[in-house]
Amino acid sequence: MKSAHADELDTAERLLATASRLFYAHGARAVGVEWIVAESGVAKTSLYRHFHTKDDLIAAFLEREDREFWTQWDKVVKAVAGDPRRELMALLDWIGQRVSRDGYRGCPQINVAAEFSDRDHPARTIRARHKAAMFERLKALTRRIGTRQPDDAAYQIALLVDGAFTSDGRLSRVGATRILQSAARALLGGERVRGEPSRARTKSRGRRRRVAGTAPQ
Amino acid sequence: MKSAHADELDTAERLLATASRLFYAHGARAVGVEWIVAESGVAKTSLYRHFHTKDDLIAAFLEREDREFWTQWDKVVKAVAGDPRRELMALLDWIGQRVSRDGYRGCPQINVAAEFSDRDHPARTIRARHKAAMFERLKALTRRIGTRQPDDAAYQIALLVDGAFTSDGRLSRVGATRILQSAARALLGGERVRGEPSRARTKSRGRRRRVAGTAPQ
DNA sequence: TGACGACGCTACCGATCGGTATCATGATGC
DNA sequence: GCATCATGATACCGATCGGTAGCGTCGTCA
Repeated sequence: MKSAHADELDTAERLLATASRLFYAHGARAVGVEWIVAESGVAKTSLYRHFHTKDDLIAAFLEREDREFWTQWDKVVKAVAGDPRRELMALLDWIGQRVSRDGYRGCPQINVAAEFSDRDHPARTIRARHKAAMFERLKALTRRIGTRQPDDAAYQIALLVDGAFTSDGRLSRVGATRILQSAARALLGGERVRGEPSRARTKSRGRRRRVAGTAPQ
Repeated sequence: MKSAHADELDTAERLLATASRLFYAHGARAVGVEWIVAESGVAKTSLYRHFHTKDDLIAAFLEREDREFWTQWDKVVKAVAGDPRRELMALLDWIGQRVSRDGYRGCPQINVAAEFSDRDHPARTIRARHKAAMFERLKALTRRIGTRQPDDAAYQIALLVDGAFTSDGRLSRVGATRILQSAARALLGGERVRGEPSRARTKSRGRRRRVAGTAPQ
């Protein structure tokens, strides 16, 4: 619906893709607009036609990361949908793989927001919204799981996840997925009522089935 | 042993104190040397006589933070020394208070290291050393506690701590210390052998005594 | 054919970046 | 008194920062 050759990437998308790559790899303040212009092959004037300021471009980058993150989250959940425990394990597996990727440099929301001290900077507000959404999703999950004090468990799992994001390769060297999943199991199962049987949740449909890509222990 | 008025702060110390405050509050790249010079009241020439480059100043800042962090850590441990569980709980209480302070803006090692993509940048190497030291100390603690798979538990607690560091005020609003300590208890106690009594570690000297500043639950 | 819109190119803006050279000042130790 | 040393003040460096103005070009659509 645009013009000319619709097969090629839109100018704004090319800019945003290049800016996102550079911002993530080097930090928002470390990347000047000239660098983005040179790398994307788009004129600087065009950059400022689509994004009025560099901060707008940074905001667009974080919004884009936010959307892609939840898209993948939903995809992971959908693949094992039904048992909330399996959903959580699959999510932790996905995050474990994510932080183990080559070139992984942490959570873009955390990294970029840390570069700006102004509380009203878009990077700060977008991060806040992103992390609040993360907690809400985890809370919904722990409630469905039926843990005692599900909100606390959700916070604790969020801590594990953010910790994994900032682990800078340390976690992946010892098995990120394994560490995350076993921690979550301890947090969810460790608060059960004394005397209650330790394994075997009551609603046991398909229990203890392995999640794709999940280490047995 | 220096000169003139020894009661006043040394020039280098004044510079480093000002630079540390600004670097932490605004980020290393956001703070120019002119700003540090203006804020500290020290001439720019003096800055470069003590710190050859801005990167040197950044490195000195992180080294300073590292030293102060472990100094406080040791102090917290010393106050309750003896029972490793109580040491861990006291440390988590300290961290819970730390991340709840006004103006807390996350772990300086994590924040500043994220601003530099060069793996050889001092911020990157100092952070790596700092986080490795954190893991070693936690590992020593979990081993003394006698947890099953103490290395895994140490990693998991490190994730909680780094997650708390990056929580940006979210954690403190729900009780940082409480969340951290209950998570650690679950991680340490959740792996006990099936059938074994759930509370009451065998070496029970002074067990279940409250740690200063610790919430009952 | 002619208007329009999206884009690229070049040249430029003032401000700030990290870093240096030069010289004056003032206190210390001998 | 004199040499030494740490510091301050000023002026400057080239490079880069985010951002803009002006103009030419090309494809689309009526």
